[in-house]
Amino acid sequence: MATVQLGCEDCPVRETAACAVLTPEEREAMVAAGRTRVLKRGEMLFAAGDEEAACATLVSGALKVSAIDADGNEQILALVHPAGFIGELFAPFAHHDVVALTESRLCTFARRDFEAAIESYPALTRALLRRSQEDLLATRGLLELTGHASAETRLAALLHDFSRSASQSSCHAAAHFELPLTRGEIANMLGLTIETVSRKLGDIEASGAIKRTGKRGIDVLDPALLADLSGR
Amino acid sequence: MATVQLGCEDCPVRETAACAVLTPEEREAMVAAGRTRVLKRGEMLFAAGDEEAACATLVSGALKVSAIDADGNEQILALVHPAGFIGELFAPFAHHDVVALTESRLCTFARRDFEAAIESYPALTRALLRRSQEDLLATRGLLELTGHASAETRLAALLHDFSRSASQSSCHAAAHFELPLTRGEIANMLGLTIETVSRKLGDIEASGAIKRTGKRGIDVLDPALLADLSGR
DNA sequence: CGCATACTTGACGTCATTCAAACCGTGTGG
DNA sequence: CCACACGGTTTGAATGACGTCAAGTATGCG
Repeated sequence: MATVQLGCEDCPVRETAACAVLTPEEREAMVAAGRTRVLKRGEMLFAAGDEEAACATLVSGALKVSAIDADGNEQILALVHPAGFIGELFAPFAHHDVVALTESRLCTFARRDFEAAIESYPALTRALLRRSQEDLLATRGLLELTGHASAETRLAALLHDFSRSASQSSCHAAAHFELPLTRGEIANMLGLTIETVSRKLGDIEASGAIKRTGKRGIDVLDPALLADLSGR
Repeated sequence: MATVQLGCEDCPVRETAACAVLTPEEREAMVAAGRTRVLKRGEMLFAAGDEEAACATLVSGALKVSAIDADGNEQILALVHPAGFIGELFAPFAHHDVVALTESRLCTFARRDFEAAIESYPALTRALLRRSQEDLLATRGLLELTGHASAETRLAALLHDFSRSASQSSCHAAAHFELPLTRGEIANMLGLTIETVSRKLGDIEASGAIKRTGKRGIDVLDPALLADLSGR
């Protein structure tokens, strides 16, 4: 487990993460309590049931939040992108697993320290509330998707989302991106099987909306068609 | 639209809602800004897209949060129980519809007033953050359920949830309760059809776990079996 | 090179949806 | 009071989408 002192000066999410609302002095105090940590793909930040689950801001990379159901199947509940916050603040233990999808750099804090910060810095609490509401919306979006939509629609919507979040400009979508998820992870996220994902991906490619390049690469050939397949 | 002055003295959720953390003076200030409002079954608090969506604490009754997808199908994303908070705090407009499932009493605030309160009362912000995290967990629970589980499992889990939340003691489940949802609403919530809900409800009854009394009443005959059907 | 992991493809079975019809409790008007 | 309409619900039969099982094909790593 690699941990080093924080260095905020050249932090890529310095302006967008929750800590951006802190004054320089407040930030200084947080630095004293926190550590950066780097996770390799597949490494776990914490597991469901952990009592000492850390709190963290994701600096770079990507994480998944997932649950394991009674028969041992994983279900991905959320993805965490840079500047995202992870941590179950008021629960006595973590409810879900958090695992790195790609090599990821995090800014971690012991939960006690973070809870103390929330007591001290109202602006930080407000920033977290805002983030929490956004997480709620994102989760509800996924729920909407997996609720009624067909396998093809779910998959198209996921691709559509990825193409938007791949171009950080947020205003417009990226024409090419790499899937951060394996087929199995996509299936777990959308409530499908690996085979269905593979087949429907083939169908979407056959429709002309995308082209697969290598195992993980996706070229978006016809963004409008892709949006259409995803139910607008 | 019935609106009257607030009266906190005899409020049933006085101790459990977010405003419980306020000092008497702070509470006084909130009272000046808020109004109570009563919604009949089917009445809408606000609709997706509304710019002046109110913020509110539910005092009694029950609400649903739902989205309408491209083909006009409703999808229920969350239920709100007494002491629950409703309101999209940082978004410029509401993302979802909020509708009363039963006659409901709410304590409403203009969003501007509520945002001002959040700036002024850090304890209120922390209480909302806590509630927001709980909402997030509940939504993820629903996502987990609708992700992989069979129709029967989803339905059993929903019944199991209702029987627990019907007895406010929270420690143990109620033996009898009334479904606050129609078959159609259950179907929309679980990503099923009315017919499937009806059939599987019959199957669960045939298994001996429950007994239906009237259209909406449910007697839980064998809680352990019900828990078992719901995948523990 | 050989094995492991991820992915693709095909044949078949199953479960939930779809379409259709009947049922029931309630309220309305003749 | 009864006939009727209406919303919510139940039930049945047929279809189809997705899952399961089972091979087979890359791609990468020791």
